[in-house]
Amino acid sequence: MSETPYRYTAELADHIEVAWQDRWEEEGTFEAPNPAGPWADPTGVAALGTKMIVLDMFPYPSGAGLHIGHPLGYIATDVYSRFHRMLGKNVLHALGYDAFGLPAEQYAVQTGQHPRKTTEDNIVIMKRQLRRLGLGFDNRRSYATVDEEYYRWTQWIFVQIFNSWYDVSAVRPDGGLGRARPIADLRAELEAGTRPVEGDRPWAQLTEVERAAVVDSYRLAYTAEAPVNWCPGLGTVLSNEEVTNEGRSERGNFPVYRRNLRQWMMRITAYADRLADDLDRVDWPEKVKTMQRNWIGRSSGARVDFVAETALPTFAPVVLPVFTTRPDTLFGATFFVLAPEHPDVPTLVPAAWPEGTPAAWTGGHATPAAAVAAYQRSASRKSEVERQMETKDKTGVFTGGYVVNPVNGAKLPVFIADYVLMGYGTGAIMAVPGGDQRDFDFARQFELPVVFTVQPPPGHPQDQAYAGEGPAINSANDELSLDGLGVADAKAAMIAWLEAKGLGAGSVNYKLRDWLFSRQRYWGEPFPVVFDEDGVAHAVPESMLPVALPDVPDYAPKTYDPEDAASAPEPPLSRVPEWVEVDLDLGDGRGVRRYRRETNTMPNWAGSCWYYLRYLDPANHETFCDPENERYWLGPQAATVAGAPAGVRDPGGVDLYVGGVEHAVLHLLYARFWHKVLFDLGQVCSEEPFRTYFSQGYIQAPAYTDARGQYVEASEVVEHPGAHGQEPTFTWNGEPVTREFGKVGKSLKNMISPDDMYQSYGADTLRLYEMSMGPLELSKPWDTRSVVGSVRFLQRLWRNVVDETTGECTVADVEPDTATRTLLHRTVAGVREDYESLRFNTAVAKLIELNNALTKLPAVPREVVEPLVVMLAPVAPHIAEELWARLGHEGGITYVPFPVADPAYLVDDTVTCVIQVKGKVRDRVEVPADITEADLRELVLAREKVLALTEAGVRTVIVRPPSLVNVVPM
RNA sequence: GCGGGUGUGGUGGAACUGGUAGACACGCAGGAUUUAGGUUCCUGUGCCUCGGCGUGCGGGUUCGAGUCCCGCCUCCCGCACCA
Repeated sequence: MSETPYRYTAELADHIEVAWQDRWEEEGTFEAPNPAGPWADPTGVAALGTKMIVLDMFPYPSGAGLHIGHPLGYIATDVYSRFHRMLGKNVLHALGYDAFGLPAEQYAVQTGQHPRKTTEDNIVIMKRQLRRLGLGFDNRRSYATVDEEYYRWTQWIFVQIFNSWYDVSAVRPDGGLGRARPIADLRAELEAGTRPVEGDRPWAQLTEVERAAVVDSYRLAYTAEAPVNWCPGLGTVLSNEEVTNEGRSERGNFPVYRRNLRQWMMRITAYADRLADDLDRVDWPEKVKTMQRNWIGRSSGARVDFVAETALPTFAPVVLPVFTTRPDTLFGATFFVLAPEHPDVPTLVPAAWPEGTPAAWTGGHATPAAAVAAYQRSASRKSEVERQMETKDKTGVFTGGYVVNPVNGAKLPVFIADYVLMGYGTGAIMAVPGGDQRDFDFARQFELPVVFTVQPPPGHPQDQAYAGEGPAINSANDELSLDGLGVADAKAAMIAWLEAKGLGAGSVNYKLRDWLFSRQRYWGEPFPVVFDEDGVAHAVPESMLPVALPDVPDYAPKTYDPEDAASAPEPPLSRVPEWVEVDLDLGDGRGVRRYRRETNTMPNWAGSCWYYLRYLDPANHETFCDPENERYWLGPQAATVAGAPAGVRDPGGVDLYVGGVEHAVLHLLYARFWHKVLFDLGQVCSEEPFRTYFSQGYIQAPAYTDARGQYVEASEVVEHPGAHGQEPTFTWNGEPVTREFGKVGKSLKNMISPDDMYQSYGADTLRLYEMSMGPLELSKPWDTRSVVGSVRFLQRLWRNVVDETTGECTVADVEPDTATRTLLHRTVAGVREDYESLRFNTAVAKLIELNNALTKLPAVPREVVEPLVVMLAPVAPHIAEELWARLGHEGGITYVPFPVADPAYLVDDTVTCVIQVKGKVRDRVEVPADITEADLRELVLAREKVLALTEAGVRTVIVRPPSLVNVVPM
């Protein structure tokens, strides 16, 4: 038997922690009352203060288990949530599982088990690991995206989107233009003729199939035959967001090819403006806002129509519109470029080269057709990487055709070149070498004329375009003169002229493309869509949801040689004919008919697009979320976030969302889009899902490489301290190895599991260490050795309350001295502020200081240690609960009010005044806090050290009572 | 190339609106307790020649600069022929 059986050891911590975790679970400590829905508890809501919803990024239940980096964000949100419970708020903090998707399916294929089995097993493991960390989630609100009751509503939301269209002229509640409306409204307008049908035949003359096609072309979820990212190595298509700049899949790093395939698309582009504008109303890191703005890529300018001199006989002239951000430079357009894949290229190509075509323009080919074909072939063979390698060298070839510059009638030669991208703007540009460096480079290559339309400043280099500010030159025709105008005025004048002449219009262009929403995968939500004999898509009626994912004999996708660009996707669901072919009565009056189910599945982003809404009302079987619950938890707040423009309305949304920056574009953009559609349809009253978003840093861990550059098992590496001031060295099996820092995981062989940490130290120590490593937003290196600092603190605190030998509470009911009491109140004030602003590292430092001060006292005063325990509770809840109980309190610490500082103690009676001479600290003196400027000045000037340093006399004295005096000698 | 961030002891990091640089912790050194060990306790610890020097580098503003201004550099992240 040890002499100190009540010592705070790992064993004792384990015992305490598990006991409190059991009690929290039994008592439902973290269950937050809802105002409405199946759990309606208005009394419970009224008993608490304001609401606070805290959100973590939706985790994927990995088969490898957690490492110490995973819980960082969860611990931070748990500390924040627990702090706010102590402020009396109704705090909702829940965690579910994003269990559909590619990684789950790949893991299942690897292990030869059904993905449902592997994901469910993984969830059990992850839940156990998270529970052991003492995370205070409302466990009633947990679910997984693979639950039928959850994806039923994912499908339901899809149906809402499918049954909507974007009316650009509809007025929103905020007065803006454009919102989603039910497709039934559109059909009524088309039938009534108040909305004309595109094309030459009116609605009444169309067949039902044709009418369906018209309506489908408006839907927010639609199928389209479009160039998509086909990834043979994964056997599926991918969204633009899932393809890297190198033209490979983000997952797996397989080559991705552009293929024309019929796929489901989401009309996210309809929301481009709102997605960009509404970033002003949320409190997010500027970096993430910038990333989203760049991805949306809004730029304003003008559309200008160029008429082609076509080679082929046509009835109507071929019009080639371009998008330009610099319509003011139109007079400087000296040539015209199309993307190699531009569909109008063939209409421009004549049988023979025009008279006087320079040899350099022909690419050495005898005819334009041959030159164009050859260039198109070589361009299509080039990968994205190769295209980027040669950004400086412009290539291209003359088509033999011309267009007319609408401002001056000039005949501009038309080239095709791969520096013009089919995917942006119209795939055609007017080339202004005087104002655009890329055009300038091309012009030099092909000896094309350069006209400056903005006066460059003196000394502007001859071999460069000028894109800056300046007066317009060379820009006049009979009706219009821009000469002398600044760039902004010239743009406006040109746009006005183009619009008046019907040659173009001001316009806004976006980089954002519609969202490719279907995957040829098994492990995803089935689309709630069936096709009739005519191939027309119908939404499955609500009463038939969910469309359950059937069991299939083989859930592995058909993958191909990663380089086999000509292969075609084959969805696993298409191998289950008895599921695909169904007889249904859709309730549309057509009776029972034979339908074919959609065999694609949704991407894994679907489930994470609305999961935060389901936390609000997870047991609701009538709707995805009771509107009253949504209004309570997410509704717009009275005050806008800091930095929002004056006069805007608060968008609402979760009060704090913490997560890594890797989802800055994908998930955060998709979820915002769905939320805005639901807002337009009146399903939610908040306009944004995430009002405040905090981007956390990562925990990095040391990894070691041997002489061959191979990673070695980090836990087996021995450190040898360096000589004074020298770097330490490391060996593995006696061989020297090199240390680096990188992400934790199998690939770097530096896995550190939270299980090991709480076995060696306890969960409270792990939580405390992770919170005190540094600012949450920074990436920090893990150092297992440093963890002892955190456990020592908890041990010192424990000893301040509990006798290690007898287990008795040693706290004394004595008056603390003034210094201790002052320190307490300062700590309270500081820790409150730190918790509020997520500065957990400095909060912990302040708690350690207070505890260290108590250690030095002959007896620990209850009046000080009790608030210390309460303040520690958010970070180290188990030890705080235990000490709180040992201090004689019942009922748990979770809802004990957070201490409030007495302002009287925040001001000292006496202050250490710093005495500087010429800005350097030379002396210090204790002075009354309320000392007057004159008294302080007199006191300081009489100090011995000051007199010694100011023998030549005093020039000035700066007095900042009571803390600082600076004497400037002659 | 464009945009954003970062740079402080041997290490992770503190420092509110310009006002005692290095809180807190690791490590290290010395000591204590212990048969021993350390996940124990105490003390010390920015650097160098007691007077100085010190917040990436060079200037500037100020009585006073890690903090403000100008010019560079480093590393990290994002975007990248976006018309």
